Amino acid sequence: MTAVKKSEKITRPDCVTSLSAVGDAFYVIGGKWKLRIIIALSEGTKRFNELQRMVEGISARVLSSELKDLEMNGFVTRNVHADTFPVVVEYEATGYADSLRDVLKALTAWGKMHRKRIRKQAELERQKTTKRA
Amino acid sequence: MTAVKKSEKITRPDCVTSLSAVGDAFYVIGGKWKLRIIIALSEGTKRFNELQRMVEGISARVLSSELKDLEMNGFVTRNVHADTFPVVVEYEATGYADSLRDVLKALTAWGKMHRKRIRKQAELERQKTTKRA
DNA sequence: GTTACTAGTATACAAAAGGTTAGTAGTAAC
DNA sequence: GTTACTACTAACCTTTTGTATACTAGTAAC
Repeated sequence: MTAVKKSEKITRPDCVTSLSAVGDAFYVIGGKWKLRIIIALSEGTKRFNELQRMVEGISARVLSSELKDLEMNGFVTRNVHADTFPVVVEYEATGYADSLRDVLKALTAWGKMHRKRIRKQAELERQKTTKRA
Repeated sequence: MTAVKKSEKITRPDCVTSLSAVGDAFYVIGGKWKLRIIIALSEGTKRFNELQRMVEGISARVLSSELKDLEMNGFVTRNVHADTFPVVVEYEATGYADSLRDVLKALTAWGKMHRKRIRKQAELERQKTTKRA
């Protein structure tokens, strides 16, 4: 099992600060899709349909409204190439989106760890059930 | 303005991994309240009403259902002191909740930074408006 | 001429999340 | 005896989020 240092307690003022800071953060990047769209764009600029294919499960309507939010909050820019053939629109992550790097790194690492743990638990469940049967 | 390194691009496989890892993470700790409850408990054990006072804006109904979720997923334990007066219930963060430390640190730091940025923007807006008037 | 691709929007509806209000039992302070 | 505290829960309502389908215009492959 992964070694986890046992709870060093946090002071009350730190806790209150953290509460409101995380509240502020979730106000703009909370929700099911925003961070995932930012991750998809961290690989490079993408067109609307490319994004929709990459971010699994998102509908055009939701992607469209999420992109508007992200643009409004300065995480994404929308570039229209009107000169080209069908009219191509490219979405690009801004420098401000890059400021989320540490958050994304931590969240990605935790997500990987969590998935492993869940798999291990499911494994144990399966073994118990098999023995019982 | 805070210096932010301009987008080092991320490789496609990293991006796909990150997308699903963050998806997994948000499946259990996404939503408006879960991380905030965990932060409140990182300061030490808390009773139900204490938690509700600390996590501003949460209703009893939502706090109750969030705590059940968190307990089910191993982030929180529920300790009932049946011997005492009104029957006190204490909630405690587990070691698994502690594994979120880096996520919370990154998110807290980003939230603080973001709030500063927003305040700066509002300031500029205000100045422009004053000049116009 | 039918189909498909571009990047969406409109409409209608369903589901999920969250908020509001009121109420439970038991004690104890005013 | 009324109020308040303990830790919730039920019922109901609103808001947010998401789904499905159809549609736009312009081109180009079949």
